[in-house]
Amino acid sequence: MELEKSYQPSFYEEKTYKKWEDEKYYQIDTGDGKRPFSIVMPPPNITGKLHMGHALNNLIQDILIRYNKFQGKSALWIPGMDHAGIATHTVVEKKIAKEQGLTRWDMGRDAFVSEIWKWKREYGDFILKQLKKMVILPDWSKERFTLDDGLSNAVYKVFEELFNEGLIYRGKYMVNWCPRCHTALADTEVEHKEEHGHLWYLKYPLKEPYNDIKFLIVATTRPETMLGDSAVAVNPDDERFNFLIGKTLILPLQKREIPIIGDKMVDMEFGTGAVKVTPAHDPNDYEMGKNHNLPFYDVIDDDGMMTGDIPHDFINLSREDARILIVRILEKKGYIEKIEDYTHAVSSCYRCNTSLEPLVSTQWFVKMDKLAKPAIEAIENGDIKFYPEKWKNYYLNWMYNIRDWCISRQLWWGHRIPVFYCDDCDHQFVAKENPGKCPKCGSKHIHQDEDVLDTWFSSALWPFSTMGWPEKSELLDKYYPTSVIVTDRGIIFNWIARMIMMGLKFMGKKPFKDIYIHGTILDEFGRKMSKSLGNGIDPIEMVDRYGVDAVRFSLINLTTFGQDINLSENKFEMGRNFANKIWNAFRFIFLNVEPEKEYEDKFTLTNSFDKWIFSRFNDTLKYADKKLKEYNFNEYSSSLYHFFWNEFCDWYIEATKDKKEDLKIISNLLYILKRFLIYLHPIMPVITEVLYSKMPKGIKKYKTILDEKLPDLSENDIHRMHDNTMENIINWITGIRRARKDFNISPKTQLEIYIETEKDIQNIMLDIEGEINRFAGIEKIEFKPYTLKERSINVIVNKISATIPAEKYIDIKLEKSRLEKQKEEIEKFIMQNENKLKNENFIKKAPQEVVEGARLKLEENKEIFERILKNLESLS
RNA sequence: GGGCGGGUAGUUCAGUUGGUUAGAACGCAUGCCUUACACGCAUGAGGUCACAGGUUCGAGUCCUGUUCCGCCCA
Repeated sequence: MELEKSYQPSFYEEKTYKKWEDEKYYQIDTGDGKRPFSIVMPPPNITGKLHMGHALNNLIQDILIRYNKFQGKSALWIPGMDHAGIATHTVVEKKIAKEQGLTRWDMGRDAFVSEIWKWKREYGDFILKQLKKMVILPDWSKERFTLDDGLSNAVYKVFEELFNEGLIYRGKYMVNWCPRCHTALADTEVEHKEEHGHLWYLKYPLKEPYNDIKFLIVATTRPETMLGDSAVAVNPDDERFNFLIGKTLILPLQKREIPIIGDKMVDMEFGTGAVKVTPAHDPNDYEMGKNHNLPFYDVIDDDGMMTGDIPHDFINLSREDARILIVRILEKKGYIEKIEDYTHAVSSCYRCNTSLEPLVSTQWFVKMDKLAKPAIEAIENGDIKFYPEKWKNYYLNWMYNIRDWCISRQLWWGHRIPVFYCDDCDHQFVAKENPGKCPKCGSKHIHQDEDVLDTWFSSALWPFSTMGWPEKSELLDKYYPTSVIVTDRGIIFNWIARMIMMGLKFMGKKPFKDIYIHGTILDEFGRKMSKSLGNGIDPIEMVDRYGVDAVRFSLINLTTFGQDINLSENKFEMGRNFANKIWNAFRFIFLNVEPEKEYEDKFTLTNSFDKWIFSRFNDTLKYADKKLKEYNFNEYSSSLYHFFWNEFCDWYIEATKDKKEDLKIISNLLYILKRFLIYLHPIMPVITEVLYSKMPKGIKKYKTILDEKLPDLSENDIHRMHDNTMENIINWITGIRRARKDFNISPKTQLEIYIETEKDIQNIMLDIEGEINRFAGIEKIEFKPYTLKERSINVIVNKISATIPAEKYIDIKLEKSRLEKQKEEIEKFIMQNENKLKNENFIKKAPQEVVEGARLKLEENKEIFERILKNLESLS
């Protein structure tokens, strides 16, 4: 059979994926009687492009799914997408502003929402296409969207129950407000950034000077909020100021009288130790305002503009402009003591980056303490496990200090809050649809809450809402709880924590057993990939350039357990080269394979090379198995890589080259190839499927590799002693090649070699004499000491000592220095080990096998040392 | 300010519960188009394991401190 000279991924990828899709190989059969394994896909949102992080995330899940199918499990992977309230709002608002010059309010709620649905259809499809480019195989027949009827039903049900239990409440509190998105945000949706700003020291005059004190100086990073000040606070323990508590100050611009209050919350180290209090526009001041019954002055509105009972000049100025103007006026009037440079944390919207404004507004909240308790226990007692474990504390710390969750958003895209209000009797009630009249007073004047729920509210239900809850379903019975959730650390609070809480609350069972947190993909300098830096690497472009298997292999090979990944484009060459290597190994072997012939699917141990490769193969697969179960994906991939390239291709295939037509050898090669393909398939699905399909009869059992099972390794024994000897022989062959190179002996020159070694080694060497001769370019091996007078080259590796009569090649000086160098190294080693073995403590305290090992090693090296001395002598 | 992660070859990273003479890939050097593969083959060079102490018979690995980088929380 003939294959192309190099692997051309683009020729096979689409075809192969189409085959899987057309035959619906992805679809699970709930009634198959197999053990379940299940994953729900973290739903990508519909705003745009798939990035490298998505690629890695889905790739890991795909590997787990394919691997578990090979283990004979019923492996369900539910895909889907997220409506992403704020994010989608942002992109669609930008789009209509650009294309039509309209805001969402110009457009109106219904028109705007239908505009987003249009976007969803277009970009949802786009993302689907990109996911499919990664050739992942979730069960597409089970695809869900967070705004589907079924999922909306789940959202309603959860809201209703939490509301009835009093765990959802509405109230006026300070929230993080995004003036651009025009909505409240939950604490987890706030980003904190260090920003260089200033600290302004403002003088607030006392109404009546106290002794010599005419002013109190307060430091602030936000002078514009002074218009909303209702007090100045000092720490009651602060002897510089505490005697002023109860006195009155005059706010310079409005001439408003405000009190000086004492509060332990005040940090004496900050600024002057006296702080202005703006209860309506700062979270700390909000608390203080409540505790001291201070008036709340709203001076910044929903749009981030100045408002309220403030001097006329400031009305409708932006926060930024108001600051400039206030500072200018205060400076002019001498109310500014000084201005310092100051670095402080600024909070911004995680979707649009706008600076947030703390505002007091009426919002819906979920009470968290009761929900959090079992979710804390589940992690504490190990019922749910984090991989890597370090995230356990990260999660717990947040959960121990959890605050109530603000779930209302002033948006139009999402699940509308199912609460109705009666305009006549003020009754407030939960209903799925508008009942037409107030259930209490019968009035027809009722209206629904305008707001929608936080997107994460619906995402929190994802593990069971996607399986049909609140209806009963086969899926829930069989596949809930899911086996593992795979995600990035960025959404442990937003998503993981909430899924655990909701799962425990509504299913009475944890949503997943394991949480695997993979690393974040960074650029080659360790920076986050971002649009603004332009340092993103597009996975789709990489797939087009290197092939999907190459991208998958490279990514997974770089994914060390939970560590971040510094990625650059050339990393994908490794995967491409490996794919090509596999391709060519097959190509070579298939030269002697007839597709229609019945080969035996059997490995025959004929000589030592067979024994060695068989043992190495089984060793490798066992190791790979173990590593995958520990979520050590790179160990899985690199052990397969190393085996295939450095052992199978470099030595075994080479060893079989003179027996290419031997049926037993062909069977041996096919035996390893087939099992290797199955093991590699989860990582490199396309090339393995293509090559599997080319396998001859008798070897290939199914139409697709997907129907294969992992081979049973339990009965294959491993010959460790034999392996070690083979490794010594291989190292010795390398030694001969090195000597050849050192003395500039052409690879074509056939050498005559005298060998002294142990009987066991000699037997194995005799067993594979032909191969050794070919590998090392030897004409004849004599197993006896070299006694001729001729000058010789010496190659001593472990217990194999070789002498090559080489009068015509030898350069005495060179051979001398070679031996001297080796002698020095061994001398050093012998010294170290002798000292070690002289040390009584070492003998006493080290484990027996370590001491024994050191002794053996010492003996061996002493022998080598003696031999080198002898050889050096003969040279002089 | 608190917490977490990291500093190992020129570069990107592995390194299992402490135990032989610290590994890989890429890059580099030398020689090869050896009838599977130049996306390849053969051979090699390259490391004070961030720094300073400590525990131990033995430390890249454990402990303490210092320093630099990254992330998260306040």
